[in-house]
Amino acid sequence: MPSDGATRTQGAPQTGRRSTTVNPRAAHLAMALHCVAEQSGEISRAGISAATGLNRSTACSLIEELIDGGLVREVRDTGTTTRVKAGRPGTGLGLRDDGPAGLGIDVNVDYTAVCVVDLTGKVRYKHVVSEDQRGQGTREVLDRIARLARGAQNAAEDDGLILCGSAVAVPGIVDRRGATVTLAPNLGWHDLDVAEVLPADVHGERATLDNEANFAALSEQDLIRDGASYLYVSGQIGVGSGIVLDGRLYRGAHGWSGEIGHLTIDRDGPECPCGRRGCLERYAGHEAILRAAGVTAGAGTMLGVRPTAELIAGRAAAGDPATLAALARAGQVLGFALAGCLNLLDVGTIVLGGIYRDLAPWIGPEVEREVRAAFLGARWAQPEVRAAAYGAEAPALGAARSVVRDVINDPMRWLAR
Amino acid sequence: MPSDGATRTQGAPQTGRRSTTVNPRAAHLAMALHCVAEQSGEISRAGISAATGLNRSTACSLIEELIDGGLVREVRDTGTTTRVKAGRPGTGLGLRDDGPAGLGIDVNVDYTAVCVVDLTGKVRYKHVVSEDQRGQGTREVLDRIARLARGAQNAAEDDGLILCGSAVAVPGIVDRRGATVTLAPNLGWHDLDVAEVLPADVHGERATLDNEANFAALSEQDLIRDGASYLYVSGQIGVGSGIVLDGRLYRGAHGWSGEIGHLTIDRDGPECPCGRRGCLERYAGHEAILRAAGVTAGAGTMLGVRPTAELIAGRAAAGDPATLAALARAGQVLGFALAGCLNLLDVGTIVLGGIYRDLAPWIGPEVEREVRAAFLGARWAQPEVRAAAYGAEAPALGAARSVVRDVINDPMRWLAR
DNA sequence: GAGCGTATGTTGTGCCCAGCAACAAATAGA
DNA sequence: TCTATTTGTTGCTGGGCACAACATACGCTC
Repeated sequence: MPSDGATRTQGAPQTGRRSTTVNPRAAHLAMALHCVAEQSGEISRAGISAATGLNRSTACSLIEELIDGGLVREVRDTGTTTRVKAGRPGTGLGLRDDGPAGLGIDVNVDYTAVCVVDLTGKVRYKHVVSEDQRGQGTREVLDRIARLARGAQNAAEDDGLILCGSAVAVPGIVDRRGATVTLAPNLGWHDLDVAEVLPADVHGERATLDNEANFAALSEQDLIRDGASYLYVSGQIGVGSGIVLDGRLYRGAHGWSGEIGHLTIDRDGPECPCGRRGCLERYAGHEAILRAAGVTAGAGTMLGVRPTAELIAGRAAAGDPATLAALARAGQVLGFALAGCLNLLDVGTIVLGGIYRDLAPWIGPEVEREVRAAFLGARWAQPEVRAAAYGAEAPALGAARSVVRDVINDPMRWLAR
Repeated sequence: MPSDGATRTQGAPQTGRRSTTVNPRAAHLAMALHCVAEQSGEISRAGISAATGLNRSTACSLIEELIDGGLVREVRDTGTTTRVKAGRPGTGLGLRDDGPAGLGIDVNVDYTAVCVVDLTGKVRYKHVVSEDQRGQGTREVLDRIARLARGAQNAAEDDGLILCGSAVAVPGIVDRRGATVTLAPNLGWHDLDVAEVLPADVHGERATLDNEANFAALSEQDLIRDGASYLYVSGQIGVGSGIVLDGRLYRGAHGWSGEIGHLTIDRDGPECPCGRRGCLERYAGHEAILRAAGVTAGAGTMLGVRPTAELIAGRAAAGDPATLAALARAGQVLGFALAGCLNLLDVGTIVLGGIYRDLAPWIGPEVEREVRAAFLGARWAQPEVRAAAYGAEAPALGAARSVVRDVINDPMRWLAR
């Protein structure tokens, strides 16, 4: 007998049950929850069985676990749907709107926004603080974020929700793991761990970070994973984009994907702060549009991005010739650049976000014309160009949704909390 | 008693065991096979257990199944590795080179190539027929493909291999499912089902189709899935590319991704058959290089792509000033275009394939300079520009490898044959 | 309204398969 | 030769899914 207790000859014991490798139960729970989310309130256990191919008894067991975990509930008052088929009617299943919720935070140059989204994708809390953070210290800004996060948490709890994670959108570059801010020039941040300042009880796990264009892109994606590919173009101070390919956000080898603002339009064009000439931003950035529309540069730089877009949109709606010409020109150049992206990526849809959303009535047709003229596949499939569903709130909303999506895609992590 | 036999109240019976949904056994078999492939001959059952986190008994069971299925074998003569540790030495496991193999076919304008690759990634058979197919009928070309495929199959069987699938690379556009050729202008094909002409006993399943640039891109990828992202640029008659993101080929919403040949370099540049002006192909396509180097256009059009590249490379190696200037110019323009792609996609590596591979000594440095000057992330990470490992054989090789990769990624499909 | 057909939700059973522990086997070192 | 150590193998256990049978709840018909 070498020592007391059992002789350990098998190496380190596995933690729990096959959590390190493949977990079919987790996958099945996710499948069932997806079905419920897709047709919330209109699907029964038997329907899930049919949709997933799992046995009815298995579907029943999965649903029981999801109900016990507070993610799903039976909805009995489905009086709206008239029964036509014979047989025992199924009990409708729907997502709970008093379960886990995601916290999204958008830190920008002149405002900070937070929002809370529940399982069904509904926005349950929203708060925006407009304040120029350029003159302030990093500590000060981080403290404000933490304060806003706590406020959102309190509001969510009062509403019966449980925050299960948080995500922060920043105007800058984030490392590939989504852990630290590599560089956010307009905030004066570099190599900053934003997640650590968020109160620990808000998230349980560390907050996820990403570029605001990436999170804004996710705000356009349905909560249920579909495999669509699209390019979300975000007009802000610069021009950025978020790339969603086959339903997944593509962040790039270093997390720097989507930098289209400095695509060269004309090698002999105007100089750009990046050191080169004729970059897209110099034609279709908000400042370029302002200047072309005849708004004085001095006023433009003091205005935030949002009011600028509204101002331009107002002038365009009033029929101001200079503004209309400026927007047409910006749309042409933007469309020219996007056509190249489209030939490379072959995404089916281009979504105009940021200031381009408000300006879409004037920019959109120009973009569409350019894109259709230059897209090589245009003979067989017309790419769609459309305005984003959300404006300034898109990054915060997308961030919050990404948290919720994580729960829907892997409910077992929530159940095992 | 309603009828004879058991009353079916559970809907359609499941086929086998959870094959329709999540199959952990299949995933574990793939994990084990991946481990064997990564360190063929140098890993034991215990090593697989350690690498995967699965229990040693489970690893043992998985390996037994893989050995019985003819994918893995024990290698006993590992006399090279000197044992240093105490304890019973493990029996080495390696991929069998007499098991399943993949057939790759490359149909091009002036040649057709087939190759057979075994599980270890080794090329076991290769055959190229040079013949200009432009004047020939579709039926004629398809018959030649079928004949070449049968020849490859016979050779493979004589070599102890079992073809388990085939893939066909075509110079054109393929539908998203990889089932039919939408358009291959140089072959005069459209909406053609190439797979159906291949003898049924060659593949068991239908052959997979894809663009030659896509398959060529896959020839650069290691057989073991790593998550690398790179852009494979293929210089042929036109300029195409294959995009590999996070280890997966991205084919686009319609399967048309990677069309960089018509990115606009100069809106006032020379006319292009595509109807626009100043496309990349007009500067860096093989014909443009020929013309700039002073080779007469008449001779150039009659030459195949491959001899052209060798001719140019020969002149460059001999120090011909016109040729060197032409290549430098082509490299600059190509690098300029690729820098834009890099800012959009943030792939870590650019691979120069097709004719660019042979011309890489002269084009590569120019491309690298342009890319580093224009890539926004260049301050933090230098993108790598390198020549492809394979030249003309890349598409056929990549196609064959894709078949083998499918087996390695899902060995259960092979085992259940 | 009773009976029948039909679809749903639930429960017990068997089986696959991964983890666990013990054991036989094979080596290095004392 | 003996011991320590690592490997490969073999019963055993338990989770979880398919399967089948049953209870339940409706529409439809007479």
